[in-house]
Amino acid sequence: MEKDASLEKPAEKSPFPANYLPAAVEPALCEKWEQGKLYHYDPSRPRKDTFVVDTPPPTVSGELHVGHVFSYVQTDILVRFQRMQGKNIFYPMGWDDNGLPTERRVQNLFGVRCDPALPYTPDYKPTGPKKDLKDYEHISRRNFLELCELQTAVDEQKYEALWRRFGLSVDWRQTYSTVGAHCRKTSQLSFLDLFEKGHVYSAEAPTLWDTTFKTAVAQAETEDREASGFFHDVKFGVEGGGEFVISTTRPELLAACIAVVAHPDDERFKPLFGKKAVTPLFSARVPIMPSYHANPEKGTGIMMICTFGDIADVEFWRKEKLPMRQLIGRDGRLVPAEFGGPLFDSADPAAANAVYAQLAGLYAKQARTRVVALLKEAGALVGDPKPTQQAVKFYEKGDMPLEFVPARQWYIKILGNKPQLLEQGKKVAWHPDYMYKRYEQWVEGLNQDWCISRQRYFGVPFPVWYPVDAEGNTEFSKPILAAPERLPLDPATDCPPGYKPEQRGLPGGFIGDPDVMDTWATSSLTPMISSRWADDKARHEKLFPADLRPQAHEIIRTWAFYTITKAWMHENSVPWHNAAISGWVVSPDKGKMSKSKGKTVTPDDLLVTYSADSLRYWAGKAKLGQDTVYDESVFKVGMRLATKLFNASKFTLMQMNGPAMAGAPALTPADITEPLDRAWVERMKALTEASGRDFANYESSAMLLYVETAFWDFCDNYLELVKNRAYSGTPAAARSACATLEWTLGVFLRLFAPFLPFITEEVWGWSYAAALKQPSVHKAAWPAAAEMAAVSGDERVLDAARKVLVAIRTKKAAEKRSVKWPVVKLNVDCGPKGAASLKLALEDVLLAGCVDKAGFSLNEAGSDDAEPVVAVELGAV
RNA sequence: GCGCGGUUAGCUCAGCGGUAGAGCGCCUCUCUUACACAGAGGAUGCCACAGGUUCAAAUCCUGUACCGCGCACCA
Repeated sequence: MEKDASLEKPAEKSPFPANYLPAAVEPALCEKWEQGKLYHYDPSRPRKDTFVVDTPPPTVSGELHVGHVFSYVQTDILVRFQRMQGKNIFYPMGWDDNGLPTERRVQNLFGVRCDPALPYTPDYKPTGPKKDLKDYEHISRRNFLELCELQTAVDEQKYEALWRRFGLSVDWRQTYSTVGAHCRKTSQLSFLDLFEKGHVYSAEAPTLWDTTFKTAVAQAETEDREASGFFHDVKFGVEGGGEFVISTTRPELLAACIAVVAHPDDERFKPLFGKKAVTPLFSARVPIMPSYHANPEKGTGIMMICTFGDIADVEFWRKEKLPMRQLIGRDGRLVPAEFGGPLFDSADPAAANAVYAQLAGLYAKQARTRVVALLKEAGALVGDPKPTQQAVKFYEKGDMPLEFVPARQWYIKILGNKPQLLEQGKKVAWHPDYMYKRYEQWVEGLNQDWCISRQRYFGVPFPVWYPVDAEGNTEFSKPILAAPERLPLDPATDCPPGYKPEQRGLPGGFIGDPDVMDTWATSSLTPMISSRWADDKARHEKLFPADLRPQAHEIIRTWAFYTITKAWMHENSVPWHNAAISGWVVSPDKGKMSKSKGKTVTPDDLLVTYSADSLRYWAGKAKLGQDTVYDESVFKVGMRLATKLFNASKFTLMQMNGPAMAGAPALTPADITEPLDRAWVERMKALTEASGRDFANYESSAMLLYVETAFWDFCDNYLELVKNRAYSGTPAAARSACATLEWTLGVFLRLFAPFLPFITEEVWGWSYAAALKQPSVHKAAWPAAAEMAAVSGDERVLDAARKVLVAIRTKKAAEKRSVKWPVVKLNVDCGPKGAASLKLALEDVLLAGCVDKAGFSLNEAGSDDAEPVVAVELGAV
């Protein structure tokens, strides 16, 4: 509709901005906070006044997404509350630039491959991406590492800028990078300490192995994936006569069969125990043994044990001390094998070798097809393969099923320490508390020690060398450990004590441990990295254990578990007192948010469309631990709340500057005399008490909800009721309203500050900063009822007033009249108590409702148990 | 198979012994000393199902179903 120019209000002489423009205001406030050193940790204050956060270091590989914003904001909200409790905040930020993601990124970006055997090239300049794999430049580990550091530094700046823009109140002086010297030193020192304490050992053993990345992986990095496979019924012979059928999904492992087992009580197979089975195709004679592992109900009830199909095979092999016929090589192909030799038994070596010749060199999957064909030819396959769905173990970042491959690896002892680790987990307060169950279940289900060595290049090397004996064999049993004061070092370029560099790799010389550590071996130390356990004991004593570990639930089994483990092993302590577990952001169809689902909105895009406050509002609304739907309509609600805060604050402050208050002295609680104002104060006092309690209990999302409701009630009802009186009432009545408004607005700004740090800070700066000599709302004290100890009231006054006001509005809406339309008659039927309450606020009610005083009547003969009845008559047109 | 969450308005969720709630969306209306990026008002529910405890159950207990997740099994 066209506006009638003659109805335009005269321009208000307002000291406040006309419109709220978050895109301009928010970045300016970021700058102000940085200049004011608002979030700096103060090392001079005692531990008991300090709140220490063990921030999750985000993986630096590409882009932050909206899920990051969600969980990091949730942490920041908790931190901001603690800051307003007067705590000295230690809130660091780490960068996880270690491990495979960075390695792959740098390879592609610069067209390089790492070859640890090469010497370091000073002043090396990369030449850029390559089309062909064969064009990739091969460079030394140190050069490769330098490229990684170069690239991650660029990414880290981008991340930091975005985090600042979202208002994370991190102390940006407290940063670390997991590939930096300090973290390498800490990781290596951790290794030495655990070695000394006997928690670490190396062993040549079957290891979970990813054939694509050609590295060992830990149990925690594996995941099950559904795959379709086939049961193949394979006929086995029995030495001395007889046969039976085994159902297997991995016939390619037939050549690696070392035993056949059935349940000890299974009558069908009892007579066979002690005899030898003869495998088809290879004629290997293997023992038939009883094992509780075999399930009579499954397959044919009798199964083969191979080296190695799964963890059960490994355990059985280990327990029975059976021979190892390792078939799968590190690249996932079948290795050469000689039947009739010491390892690969066969009653007919020539035939076995002829068969195996067709298999050697094939990938496991190809070998499977080939074996099945050969079995069929040999008449050893019973019936057709039967399709089945099975769960197959994968490395979480890999595309090929994991195999068990024997290799020398470093392990941290977990299995023997389960009871202690469960106990440590119980000492942590988990939020929500049921998340402890996940920890418990994971620890109970562990079946391997923690394998910490990886056959990769980019990562923290082990500070270990081995002597090479006169024959040129590496003596793994005699590791030479580095001295702590030399850390960090790289055994590939540094030299062990007592040796000369030119002795490297020679008989009588030495060789560096070729492996790097699992990235979690470093990540598990984050609270000790930021406390500087490795080089500043005093600081460490002060900052460890931390107060809060925020993290997502899917890494309870890795990050949380490993951190608890290391804190216990190193310091006999929990790493932190509280673990706040955030949920995931899920797409509207309830799947996990991912790029493949077409949700490629970046946080930067969202900042343009909405604002930091509005996204923070969305994150703040979600309960800890609970997955949350990505829903832009919630951003809009957050946006609206920020705008409302802006406008309501502006209006409130304008009312307080009306003619009634001109030149009046500063307001105090003693000014609050009107019953309606006191009723409102009463309500706000209850609100502040509840909010502090709920926030401390990690229930901030619930608190945001009711604070928001109260704020809307403030705008729609209380403010509407008192605005006239505040602006132009009698001096005492105006002072009462203004004092209430001033305190109330200050309370709301503080209650919202952790969630909406920008708009609250902006408004705070208009009047409170100077009046209270507290430049930032984020350093202001959390509101408390004690601030209004001198004021008490009866909330029924507020309720009575609100009810009448709502009835008047309802009538006007029904009659399609504007809110300002005059009311000529108003009658209220209620009980004596209701009447008494209403009378105390009557002036305000009549004024706010535009009611003709002469037309008002009150019938107080009714019952106080019944709802009051309000009859409204509007003026004629 | 075991465990943990969940199932409430069209959607997203809060409530967790005392008259079913919010926001979004929808409908109607309204420029009012801030806010039309707004406000006022309205419609909308066998609180998954079945039993039990209780004066009283969405809420507590016991089962069942379904959804999500974790763990284990995976010949």
